[in-house]
Amino acid sequence: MQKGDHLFLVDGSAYIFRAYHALPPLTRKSDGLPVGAVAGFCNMLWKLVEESRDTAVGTVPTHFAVIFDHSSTTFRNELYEHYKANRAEPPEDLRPQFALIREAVRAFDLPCIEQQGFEADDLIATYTRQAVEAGGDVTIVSSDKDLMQLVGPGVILYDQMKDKRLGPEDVREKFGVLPEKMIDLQALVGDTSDNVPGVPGIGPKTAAELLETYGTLEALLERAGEIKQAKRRENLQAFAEQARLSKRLVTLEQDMPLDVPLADLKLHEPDGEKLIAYLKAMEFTTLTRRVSAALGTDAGSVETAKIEVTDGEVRGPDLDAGAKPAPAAKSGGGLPLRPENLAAERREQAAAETFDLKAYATIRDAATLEAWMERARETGIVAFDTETDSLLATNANLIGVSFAVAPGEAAYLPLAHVAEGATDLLSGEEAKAGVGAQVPVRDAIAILKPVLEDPAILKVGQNVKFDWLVMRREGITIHPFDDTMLISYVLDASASLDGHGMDELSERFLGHKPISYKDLCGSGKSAKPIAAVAIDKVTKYAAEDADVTLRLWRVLKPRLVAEKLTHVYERLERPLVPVLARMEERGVKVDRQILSRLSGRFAQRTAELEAEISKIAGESFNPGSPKQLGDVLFGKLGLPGGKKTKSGQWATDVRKLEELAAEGHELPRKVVDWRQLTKLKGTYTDALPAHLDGEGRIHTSFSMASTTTGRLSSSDPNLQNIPVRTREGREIRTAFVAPEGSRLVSADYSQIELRLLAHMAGIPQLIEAFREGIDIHVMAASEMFGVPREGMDPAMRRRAKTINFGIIYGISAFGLANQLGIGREEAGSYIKRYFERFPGIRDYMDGTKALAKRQGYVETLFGRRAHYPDIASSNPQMRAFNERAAMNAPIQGTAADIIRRAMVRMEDALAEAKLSARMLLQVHDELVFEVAEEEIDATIPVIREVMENAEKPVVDLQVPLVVEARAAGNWEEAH
DNA sequence: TACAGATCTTA
DNA sequence: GTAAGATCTGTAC
Repeated sequence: MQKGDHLFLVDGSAYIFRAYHALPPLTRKSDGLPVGAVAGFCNMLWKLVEESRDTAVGTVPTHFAVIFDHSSTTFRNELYEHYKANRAEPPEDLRPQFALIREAVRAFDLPCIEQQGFEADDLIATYTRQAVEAGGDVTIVSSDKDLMQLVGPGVILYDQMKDKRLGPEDVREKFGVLPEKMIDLQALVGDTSDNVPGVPGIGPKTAAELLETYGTLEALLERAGEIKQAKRRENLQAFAEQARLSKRLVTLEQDMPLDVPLADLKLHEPDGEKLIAYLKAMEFTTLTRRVSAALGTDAGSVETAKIEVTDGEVRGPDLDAGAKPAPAAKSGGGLPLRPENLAAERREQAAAETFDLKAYATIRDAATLEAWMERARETGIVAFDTETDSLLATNANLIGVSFAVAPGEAAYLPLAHVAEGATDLLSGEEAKAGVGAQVPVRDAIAILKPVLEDPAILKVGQNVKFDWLVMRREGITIHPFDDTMLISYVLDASASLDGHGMDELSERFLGHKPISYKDLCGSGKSAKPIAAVAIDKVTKYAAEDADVTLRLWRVLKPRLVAEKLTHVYERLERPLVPVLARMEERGVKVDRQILSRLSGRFAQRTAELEAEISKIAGESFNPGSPKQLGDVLFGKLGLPGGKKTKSGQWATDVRKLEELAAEGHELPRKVVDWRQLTKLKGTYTDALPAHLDGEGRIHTSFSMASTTTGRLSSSDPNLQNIPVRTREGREIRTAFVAPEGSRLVSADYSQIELRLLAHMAGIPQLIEAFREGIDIHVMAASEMFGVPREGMDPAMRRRAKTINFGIIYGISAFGLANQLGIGREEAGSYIKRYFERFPGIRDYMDGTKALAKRQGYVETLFGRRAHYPDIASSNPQMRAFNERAAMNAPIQGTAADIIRRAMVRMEDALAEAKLSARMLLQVHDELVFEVAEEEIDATIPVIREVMENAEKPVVDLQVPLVVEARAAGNWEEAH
């Protein structure tokens, strides 16, 4: 799509109803099949195509699509359950015509587009935006007022029946406001047919008048108190939230993920024969004649098409790819094709299918590889997996690639295999002797690239971020893709599930145990590199992985729709993959010298401490061994020991040691210091340099699927637990630096979880405090202890702070007592007081617990679920633990969702502002960037803007989100 | 060599 | 009291 191009978008669903009602009710073809709406639809569509072929009429389309509603529910039902709830079922004689009409569109050789979870209007909005951004013009063929909001420069609405074209001024004439205010107008007026509530007593005229005066809906709601008419004022005040909800319902989604990219809507000459064959089958004689005349085709010589009538539901194209038609898809028998039925059906199919490892192919030449890619083009979907020499994506080299295009139809492409037992001493050619032909890597990449980057071919992977990074180094950017690991994670992230690795998923969902990596390469010292394993063995292993991935996808993907989790997957998971991949790819610069200097200092100090410890103990022992330490402290020195741990050892944790130190014993204090320093040295200053690459940068790996709440985790190395609390620890952060000419910017959400608690539990005092910018811990202390906020005793504030955090963690008297070092009774009375002052908190926590028990899971504000099957356990400890986790998950998880949204938006926002800042790290509520010095002042506001508004427009928070951001030469100063 | 437990680091 | 990962020790195999 480019400047000068013109996109025609036909609102197919609206077309159907107009055609149906405009024509005599019972038009039937000879076998009794009702086809009135089909006839009307075809006539209208043909007229449109004819007109647009006539250059004299006006703009000529270069791109064309017919858009339909999908029959399933949409994300709007998740916002508001009554949305479109009072819609009547379509008439009995119209229903069988839906599938025929979609068939008609295909006979016209036009793209027929619908997507699960979205309305036709959202598709139209998204295509429109993309076309306009590409510099093209758009004609939306519809007269639906819901689409008026899209009218603007280059975009018009075309009412075909009245032959009227509507621009911005026409919208104003009709509704009294310009298109950009249509959303606000609709939000006020509501819509009885769609069950959008609006504000009672406000119709189109009043709404237009109010918007004229106040500008926007928000301004109007805020200043509603100024309205003179009493009833109108009261309604606007009482139904403000309802108006905001309505606004979200009528706002079209302009940024939905498109299964069919805009470029694929390019118009081409219709296939006359195909169209005529269809029209003959429908027995539309007049139209057949007209079409054959216009296209110069002899209708008599065209064979009538065989049209099979289905039950009126049409399956999404990608779900069917590579599959035999499912029995339920046929008319007459089986289940209707609801997403949940499809999901169940897929699960049964998968369980019944077997694996034949001998059937997998090894690709040894370019022509065979081409043939496999051709199969991928036919099916429109390919599962794929890379084999490499490392588990660390950021430095893994490609050894081979496997594919699956249909269940059981898979192959392995070896690229860099060497002879069995080959060593590093052999040069490339020698090492490859005897392994047989391999397609040269450059040739293979040239053949793979157009497929892996083809927007019309869906790539399915398991942990795609890994393959994405590996292929990026070969110059390929995988797109579009689905990730079975992430789908599984969204469906159920429970820790008890034992992860979302392919082997686990295969056993769980396919009942099949694939060859493990260990089986193939061995483990530990005897492990050999996969490149040196016999290719026939690797073929079985690798092709099986691709096969498993494809089968998993077929089972899991329909469940997303059935379980209403597409939003979480498509907005919070999938788009984050390339974002995180790039962060990992960039890495963060670390100063080796600083770490080395610290290591030296820590080594010296620990040696001194060890000497002192031995001297006091009267013997040399390992202070790092809790067993030996316990023996010395509580045996030899006879200090008062406390409780023992589960395994019968004396507890020697820091709390106990501090306690002993407070009693005046010398040794425990030294052990505590020794532990801190050895920890810092062993985990950070010694370990981090091993991760440095040639450029002095460290590349962590972010895991998207290893927490139950939606948080990310970081490993190899973990950069989310770099010390910050103690002075010595903090020094490690000074080693994380920006390169010459740049600085690090750290931006973190202030109190995000407490803010979310305030909103989700609806606690007026907390909300008020956050709105006013009052110190939240001072506020809580003042409420609890009945003292004024001014001149608050810092100790009281600290106590309140601990309790505030305890609440988020699902407080217990036991835990709070431990944390504060007070008695259980006193802790219990604090909690009681807290709940008395903020009764909403107890209600919210009890409600969340009850919800978790009833449905087995809880949800974040964005619909992410956390499952707690053990919350009904008969073991009181386990039950209590699950209850606390269930109370915490919506809060922690919503915060995680919000920063995910910020991250997904961040790169575009920076690019739009023409800034070159690079996002490097995420630490749960903090993002770290590398920013060119001269761009810092321009960059920080953009980062804050994105982060502080990341929840919008899906969620309306009652509290502001506040982000603090700072730039410095190293992470310690920036944080 | 593999794993569990203790301990420590972070939000 | 929530959510993680790394390292070390000690033990089982």
